[in-house]
Amino acid sequence: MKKLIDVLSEEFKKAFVDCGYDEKLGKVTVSNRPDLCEYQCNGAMAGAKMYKKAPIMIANEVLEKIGDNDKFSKVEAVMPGFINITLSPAFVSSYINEMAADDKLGAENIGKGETVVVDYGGANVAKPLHVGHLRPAVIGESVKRIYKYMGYNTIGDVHLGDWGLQMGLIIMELKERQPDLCYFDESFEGSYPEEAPFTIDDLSEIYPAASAKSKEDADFKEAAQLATVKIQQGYPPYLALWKHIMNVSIPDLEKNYDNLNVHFELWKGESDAKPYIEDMVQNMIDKGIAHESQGALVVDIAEETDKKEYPPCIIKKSDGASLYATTDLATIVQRVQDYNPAKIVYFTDKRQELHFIQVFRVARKAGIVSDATQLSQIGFGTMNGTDGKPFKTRDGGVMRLEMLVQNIEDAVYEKIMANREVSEEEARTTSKIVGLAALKYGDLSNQAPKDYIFDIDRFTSFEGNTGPYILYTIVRIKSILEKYKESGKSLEAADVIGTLEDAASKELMLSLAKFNETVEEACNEIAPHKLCQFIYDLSNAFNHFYHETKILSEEDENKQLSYISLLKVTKRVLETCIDMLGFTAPEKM
RNA sequence: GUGUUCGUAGCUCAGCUGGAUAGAGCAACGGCCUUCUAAGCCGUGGGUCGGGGGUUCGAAUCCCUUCGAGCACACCA
Repeated sequence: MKKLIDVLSEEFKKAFVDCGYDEKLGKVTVSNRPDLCEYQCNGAMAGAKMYKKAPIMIANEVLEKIGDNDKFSKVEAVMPGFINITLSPAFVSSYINEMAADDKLGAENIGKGETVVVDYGGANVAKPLHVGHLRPAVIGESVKRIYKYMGYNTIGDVHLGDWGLQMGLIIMELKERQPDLCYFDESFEGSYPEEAPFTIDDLSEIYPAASAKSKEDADFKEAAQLATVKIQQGYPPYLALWKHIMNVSIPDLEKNYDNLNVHFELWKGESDAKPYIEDMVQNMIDKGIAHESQGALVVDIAEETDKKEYPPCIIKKSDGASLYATTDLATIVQRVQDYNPAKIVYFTDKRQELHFIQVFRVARKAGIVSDATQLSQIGFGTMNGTDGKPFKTRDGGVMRLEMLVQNIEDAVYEKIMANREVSEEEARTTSKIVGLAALKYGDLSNQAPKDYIFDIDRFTSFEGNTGPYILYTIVRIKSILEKYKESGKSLEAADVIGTLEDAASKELMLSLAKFNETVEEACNEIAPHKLCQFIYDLSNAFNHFYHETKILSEEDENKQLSYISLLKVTKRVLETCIDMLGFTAPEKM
């Protein structure tokens, strides 16, 4: 279904062409002066220079051609040459009706079944999820859902950090703490125990300790590096420990991601890239792309147009170990082979930008991906506390994601119990749903690449532009529709919106009409915050309508049917959007 | 040092492929519950869009410069 903005632009483009002007001047945009009009066209001013004519004259000529058109109730030219457009209520209703009749609510299938791999977990095994994992998970999940809605075949990959130095660090730390374990006995010949010699809580303490130690103790670091190489080479006792670490970590990660309503199609990790590494590296050597430098194997990635010098990408360390870039490249090999994706999108910290520039350039240079495959990275800013410094808990530690989710749920629970008369059980269920919405919306409504202030108080306050406000709007609609049904009337019968002349209805419909355009934009720009802005505007329009309009007590039956139909589309649009954002609405709140 | 991102109301942020009077939310203040959920609605105050220059009929938006902040810059991930 055509976007409203395009329908309008077509009318004006035709008129500009009929007057002998360039077609592109007919572009119509949403009005930035809602007090004057709903849409506007500024082409006359842009054309003034081209045709050496006063803009207002051009505007008037175009208006002449537009003439009487039942799409518009008013079109006027004002100084210096703006064309102000007001749509006719009948046309607006018909557009919304057409939208309601479409199962995609008017969104076009821009994905056409092409595959997009979304890489957005970034969790490391052996480390519990902390607040820093929130953004990639939440935004990645949302973007994946937006792609899916727009007709792409989507594959979300958690892409665990399970193959790097942190594994060696953990093993060495474990060796220091429990040297008697059979894994460290070189003469041990039996089979290794099924049970891991540690729990998830142990691991979450071991890793930071080991990481800190490696920064001070060069010998320890070297030992860990050696251990990492050994794992990668398949040294049995270390591999056995590695499996334990995986087995302990993954269920914990799954549980946490589940809690966030974040679900991955693939639970691959860096280790899964291993089978592809050798051939890939050999291929790069054969092609003469990779060469030895200071003992390491590197690929030069500098290009003539570069403004700065890019260091070469290291493929193999001088000790033969693979690194981040190696596994990322091999993962691309695997993804191309298995899915032939049109796009691969990475969600990571923005500090990794250079790394991805390197990886993408090597991937192109080595022919791992064709030019048709689009590679992009969305880098996140740092999450800061209210003091503007990187976020820490009160005691200076890293806050676990679990804890954060729990805090927010509790805050919502308190609020429900204080304001509403519901059972504790119901309040608990609702607070889970509302809390998640608060958390996710708070995150999604900010632009991804900027640093952002993480303020628990703000997340737990539910006024204004927040997830709970959106949910509240949906719940209000549900409540009216429920009451309408209880009065013995059929909801199914309400499926056409008649012409509604009042300002609040029109405002609501104009807001609804921007759905297809907004989703497409959010998809193309990988910008879920645009969807947040849209549903916030839509919710405002609805709440305004709600206060202006008596729905259940409306005596004119046709009018009431139109209202109910309008409510149904609004609810559908809002629910579709929050689904794309990755949360849901309760029945009551 | 080089590169890069950014600087918008007291706070948190939109707006940035140039358009009319720069928008929200929070905080402050004032109204609105015998009427479909007041987690709501309506209103008031608050800004030389970091500074300076330029391009343009027109700049928060594009270019240059300057100040300030974050981040990255070959064997971590």
